[in-house]
Amino acid sequence: MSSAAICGEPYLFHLWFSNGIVTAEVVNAELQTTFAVRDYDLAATLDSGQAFRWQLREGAWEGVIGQRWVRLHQHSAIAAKNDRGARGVAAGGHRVGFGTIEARVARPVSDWRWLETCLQTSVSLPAVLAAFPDDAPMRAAVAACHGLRLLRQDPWECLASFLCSATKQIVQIRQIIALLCERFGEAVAVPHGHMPAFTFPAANRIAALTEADLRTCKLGFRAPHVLAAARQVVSGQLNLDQLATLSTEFARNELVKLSGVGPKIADCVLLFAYGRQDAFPRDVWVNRALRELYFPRRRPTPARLREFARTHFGPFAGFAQQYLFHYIRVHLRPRNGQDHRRRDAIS
DNA sequence: CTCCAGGCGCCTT
DNA sequence: AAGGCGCATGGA
Repeated sequence: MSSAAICGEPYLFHLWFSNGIVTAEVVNAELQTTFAVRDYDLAATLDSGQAFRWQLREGAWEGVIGQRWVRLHQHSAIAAKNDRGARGVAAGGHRVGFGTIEARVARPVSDWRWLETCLQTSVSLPAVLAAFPDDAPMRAAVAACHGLRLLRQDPWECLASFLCSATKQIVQIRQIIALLCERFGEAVAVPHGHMPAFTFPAANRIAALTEADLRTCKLGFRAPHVLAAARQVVSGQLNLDQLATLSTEFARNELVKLSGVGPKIADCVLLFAYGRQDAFPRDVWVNRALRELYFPRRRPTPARLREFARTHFGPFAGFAQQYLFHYIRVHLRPRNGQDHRRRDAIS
C-alpha cells in the first residue's frame, strides 16, 4: 500500500492505493493555521532566554517542537503598516494588544493543541499582569516588555537545556544545544529545500552516549550532569511524568537531587516545563534586578533577598520573574558594545 | 593577558 | 548563614 498527499486549502486529500483500488478521503489536516492572540509579543517570548532553539529567519521564527518543525510569524495591524515586524508599536508608543500568529509545519496536522500548549495562547495576559505587585519596577518592566509570555516546554528538553546553562551566556547555550541536536537528535521533516532540522535528543539517546561524546558538543563540566540525568530518567529513578503530580515544593526536592541541579535550575524546569508559576528562578540577572530596582544602594543580605523574592510577587511570581529578567537584560543592561539594544522606556 | 558568562558543589569562616 | 573557589569554554 502506498499513499500520496495533495495539499489544498483548507483540506488535505489522502489518496490510498491498495489492492488496485484507489480511495480518497478528505481529512481536516493542514500545513498551517492561525492563532488569534491578544497581548502577545512572539519575538520577546521566543527570545527571552526560556527556550534556546528558536531562530529568526526572514522575519519568521523557526523551531522544532517535539517531532515537528514549525515556522511562526506574528502579524499585528500596526506592524503591517509601519514595518516594525512582529513587535508593533502603535502611534503614541502603546503596543497593539491584538494580532495573529501564523504557524506553518512541514507535514499536515489535524490537531494543533500541541502548539497552543507550547505557546500558551489561551492564557489571558491581563489577568496575570493584574496580579503583579503594583510598584514602580514592575510597572516599568511591564511597560517595556508588554506581551512577554511564558512558554510550556517538554520537561526533558527543558531540564537538559538548563543543565547546559550554568555559567554560560545565552548565545553559548544555544550553540551547545544546537550541537546536541545536530549530532544526536533525529532529522525531522522540513519544507522542500530547507536546511535540515533535528529533534532534541531523547533521554535514552543521551543515556547511551559517553561523557566524551557530550564534551564534543562543548558541554565542558556540564557533560556528566546531563549524562547522569538522562540515565536516571531512563532507569526510572527520576520520573518526569510523576513530577507533574507533585506539589511544587516536592517536585523541586526531587529535581535538586540531580547532580548539577540546584534551586535555580530546578525552578526553571518547574516554571518553563511544568507551568508552576509560583517558581521563581533567581540567576545573576534577576538578583541584579531585585537589588537595583527594589534595594537601591541598600545591600540586602542573601536571606533578605530570598525572602523578598518568595513573598513579594504573588501567585504569578514566575511570570513576574520573566518580566524582570527580560527587562533588565534587554532594556537596562546591554552587556557589550555590539549589543545596542538599549532604548528609552516606552513613554 | 584578564574577566565574565540564566550555577553548582564543596569547602571554610 | 555567608563567602570563596574550581569546574570547561569562548568571547570581549
